[in-house]
Amino acid sequence: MVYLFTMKNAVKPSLQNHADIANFYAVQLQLLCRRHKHATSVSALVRSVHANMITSGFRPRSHMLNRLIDIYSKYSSLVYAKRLFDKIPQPDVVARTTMIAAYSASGEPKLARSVFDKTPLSIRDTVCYNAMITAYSHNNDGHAAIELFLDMRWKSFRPDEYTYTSVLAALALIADHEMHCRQLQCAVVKSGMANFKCVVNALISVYVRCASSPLASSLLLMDAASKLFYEMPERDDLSWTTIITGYVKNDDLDAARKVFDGMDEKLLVAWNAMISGYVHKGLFFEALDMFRKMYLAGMKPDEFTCTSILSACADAGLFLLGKQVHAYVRRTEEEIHVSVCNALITLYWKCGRVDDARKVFDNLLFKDLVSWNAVLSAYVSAGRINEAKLFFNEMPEKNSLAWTVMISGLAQNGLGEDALKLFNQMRVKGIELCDYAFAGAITSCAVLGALDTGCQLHALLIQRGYDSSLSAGNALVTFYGRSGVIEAARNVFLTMPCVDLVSWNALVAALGQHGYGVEAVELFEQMLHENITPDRISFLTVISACSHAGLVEKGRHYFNIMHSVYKIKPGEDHYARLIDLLSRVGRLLEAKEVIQNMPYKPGAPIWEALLAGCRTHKNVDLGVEAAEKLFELTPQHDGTYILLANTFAAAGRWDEAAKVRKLMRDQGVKKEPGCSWIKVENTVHVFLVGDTAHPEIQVVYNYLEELRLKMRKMGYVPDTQYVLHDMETEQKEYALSTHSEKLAVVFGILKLPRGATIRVFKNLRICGDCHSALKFMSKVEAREIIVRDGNRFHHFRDGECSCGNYW
DNA sequence: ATAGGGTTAG
Repeated sequence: MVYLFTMKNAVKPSLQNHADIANFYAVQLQLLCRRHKHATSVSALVRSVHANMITSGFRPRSHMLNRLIDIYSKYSSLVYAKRLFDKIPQPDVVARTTMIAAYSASGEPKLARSVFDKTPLSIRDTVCYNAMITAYSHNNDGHAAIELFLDMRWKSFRPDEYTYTSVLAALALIADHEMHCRQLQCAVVKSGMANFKCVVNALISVYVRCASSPLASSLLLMDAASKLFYEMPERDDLSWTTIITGYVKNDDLDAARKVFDGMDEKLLVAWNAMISGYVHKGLFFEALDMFRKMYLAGMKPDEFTCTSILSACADAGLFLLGKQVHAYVRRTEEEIHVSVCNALITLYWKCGRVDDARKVFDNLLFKDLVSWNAVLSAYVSAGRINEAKLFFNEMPEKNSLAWTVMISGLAQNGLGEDALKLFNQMRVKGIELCDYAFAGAITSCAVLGALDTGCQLHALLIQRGYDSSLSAGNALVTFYGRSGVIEAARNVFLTMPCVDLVSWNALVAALGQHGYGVEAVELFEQMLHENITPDRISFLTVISACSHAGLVEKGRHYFNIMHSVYKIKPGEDHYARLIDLLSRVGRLLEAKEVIQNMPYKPGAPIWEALLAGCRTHKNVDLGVEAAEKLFELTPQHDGTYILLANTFAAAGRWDEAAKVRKLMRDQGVKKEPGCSWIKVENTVHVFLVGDTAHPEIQVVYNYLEELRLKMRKMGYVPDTQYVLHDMETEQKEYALSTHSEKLAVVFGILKLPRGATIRVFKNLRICGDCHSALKFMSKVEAREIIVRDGNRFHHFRDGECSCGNYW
């Protein structure tokens, strides 16, 4: 508005001829673009300047029109650019070329091409061809760019250095082999274009791009690129930044640093590239050191610097420093750039201040997609899933990233079914399914125990060519692991082109959870042997694998080396695993001793592990002590009651067991002796857990009868047979998948001995929505059946039936 | 040419 005002005053007497007025407007526009960084505000201001031209009777000629088209397209007002262009009665080649560039900048190569095609051959020139070739290469269509280049040659237009530059940019998209680069270099030299800096720069970036292709040798190609760079007679800013960012992108920060240190006048872009390189590699303190050096060198940090530094603060948990940067930006900039605000949002939520993050968002005048996605992630990561859902629905536009965040957020918060529904919607709506979206959907299947759906997703993943994706691969390893299909998990792991710590941890967990303790330990050792540094999760995983397999000494060893060798301070969760390890084999007093000497105040998981051990090993006294602690520590007492009752029962002290049960009933806890069932074809497998020898087991039989009647009433299973699996607690424990078919199959094969305990893990879909505490079958209150028929689900719960369809 | 939003392991 300020501009309009000054203009009204200024336009009047002194400016009379067209050229002066045009010049005045040109200056205004130029100023405007320089002053404002927000696309939306620029476009609004340009529109007002433009309106002012028209109302004041000024008729812009072709040069000004082109300038306006150009500005509109650069500041996301393609519609205005097009409207202007359409009003020109017979646009000349310059106007057309501007419009081609406008469409190109807006990501519309097809529209650009239609303008190009309507341009008669007689008026076409090299610049026009260049614009169209650039349109293709900027929009990632290397092949089309090259085709047009050939067409241009065929029609005898003379390519210039800019043509070569954009063709090389197009080739950079395609080249994935060293030979491509060498051949291109020859072609460039032959054409005599090797004297142009811009062409050589483009050639260097072909090498750089090619170096990051998995098929090529990065080291070799970066060497060639740097040779080209150093052999240039003189280098411009772009040459320096291309080579430095090339090294940064190819993860060779030392080499990048060497080139950087050799710069006499260090460019802001180069500083930024180095800083962002360090941040991406997780070397936050190096990044901050660079930032300090840059500051001391008198450089003024721009929005790129600030976003990188804020992102470093967010990931390194340096909240105070981040706040200082915030204060600095607020002090020095009149208008904080949207990307800086986005980084701020992330800083706030990663430091646990979701509401402050939201405040930054609410204060943002011009929000972009990234801003919305950042807040969405904030809600999701804080587990505030309802707010996330609302926010997701409020979003003015969503890209595939927003969908992905929402899908994995739902999956992580136990809403696997909703997550899959969302993934399906994504497919139906034709939104691009990236590998992260697949990872989220596969995780949902892991949570649900939906083996079939997961397998279908795996097939789809291969079909889409995402099977080399790290995140999707990791999700698959976990999914197959949780579903108990160990071989598949292993196969995915082995065929992944590259694996990381997450992959190793996932496979170790898969083995450990399903009773392959020895194999899990072997795999862990292999991982150490390959010089992969384990983290706290690796130790949690391997110690629990040892615990399930009864490898007590191994488990203790890992607990010890975690701190002595790997400098990881054992957390309370690690202690809980250690207690579990000891209690499971009956070394209860040792466990007690660890509890007494540990540096934490023992929490519920610790006492729970001890109590479970007491139950198995019939140690009533210690069990009572643990139960008392649990009553103090937890609001929900049902699990503790059951464990305690079973501890008494295991020791044959039925009366006391009955007393606990009575107490439990009196307090309104509805838990009968454990009974869960799974229907497979015409057989219902009923698992009885707990003190099945106790006279109270009659309750279970009564319940069964009730169930039989209920099912018959629904007309669902007239010819069902019941198989009772009696599972009195004993020492042996089998880790099983929760996937119903799988569970039954394993059951059949293993022929579980009388007295085996079934342990069911996290993904308890078969048991239904029985809250989150479904860790042990003895705690499970299953009142639900899922019958799967192809892709359809019939879901019976408390006498009600619902159907689901995933695909 | 540089920046900001994502995923997977217990």
